[in-house]
Amino acid sequence: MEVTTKTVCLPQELRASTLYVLSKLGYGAQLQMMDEFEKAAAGPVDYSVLALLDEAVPEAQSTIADLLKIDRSQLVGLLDSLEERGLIERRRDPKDRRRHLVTVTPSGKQQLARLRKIVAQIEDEFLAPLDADERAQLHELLLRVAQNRDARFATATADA
Amino acid sequence: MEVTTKTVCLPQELRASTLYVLSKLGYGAQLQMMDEFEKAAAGPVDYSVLALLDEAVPEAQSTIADLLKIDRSQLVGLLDSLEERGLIERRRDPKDRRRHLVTVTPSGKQQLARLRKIVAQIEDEFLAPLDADERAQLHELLLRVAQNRDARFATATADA
DNA sequence: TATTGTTATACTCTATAACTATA
DNA sequence: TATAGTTATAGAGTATAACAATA
Repeated sequence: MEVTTKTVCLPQELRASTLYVLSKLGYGAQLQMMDEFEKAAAGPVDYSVLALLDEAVPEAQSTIADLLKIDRSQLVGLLDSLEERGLIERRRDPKDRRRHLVTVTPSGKQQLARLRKIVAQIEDEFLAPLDADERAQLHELLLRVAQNRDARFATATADA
Repeated sequence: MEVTTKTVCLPQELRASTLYVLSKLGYGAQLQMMDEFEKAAAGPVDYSVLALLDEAVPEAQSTIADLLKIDRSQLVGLLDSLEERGLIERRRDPKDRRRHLVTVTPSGKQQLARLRKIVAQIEDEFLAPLDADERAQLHELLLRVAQNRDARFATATADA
């Protein structure tokens, strides 16, 4: 057997590309979250759906879909799962009987608290090499880039 | 029609999560690169494979697969495509006839130059809201996180 | 006619495992 | 027996389009 200590790392060109590092890192973060969610018997979007419903008035499914960029037809099954586990409720909007208004249940709020802890722990491990200041810096930079690309990340302007 | 100016942005909780912003942003970066590559009639991994081969001595397919975290069986088709377009060459390693050594062709180097321009332009648009200092900061922070998670991002230590 | 939620279909990825030729 | 590359198969995931109820 030949000892091949050759190329053990990525080419300089890729390491030097912010876009490349960002995309790989983001994908890694996604995978790790999905993995931990699965271990906790939670669906891949449970956290974001519950977090959304926790902050807002009852939402129509189409609103949730648009906000989280999930296809409407796909969201149906995801909400079915959440509903079967008693974490959300669907009821018809009396003002427009085509709509289903979705709300979190008390049980859903408990689950959200659990998922928050999981996400916080992953994030802490993920950002381990950075101190508090650096984490804040990173977050600020990422958020500015995100806001520039996607209006959904815009800081809420007190409206109405 | 009712004017529903309600929730137009993501919940504060998700915007406040570095992990969430990073994962969405990284996925967005990935999609945009794939999209532009497709427009340029290039495969999704053409850039990374060519960049890798450009910096290194002829590589075995298994090395490429490990380095880019692509499954070996999946890499076959991707290399087939690159080879059919005359961008890379495969030849058997005389020292171990099981192996295929892969190299870039002159035509492949030209294509790499084209793809570099595309990636650079996407990156520039992507990081538009940041000035040069901030871009450098972001890159450094991301790279440190990446290096902590994945040895492939380690800075090359002059070896042999 | 347009829209909400839903279902069904087809298509693409991906992951796994089997196969060959070499070692 | 183990490994490099290849091929084949199955399962998951995704995108698209059709559908029923309501506006």
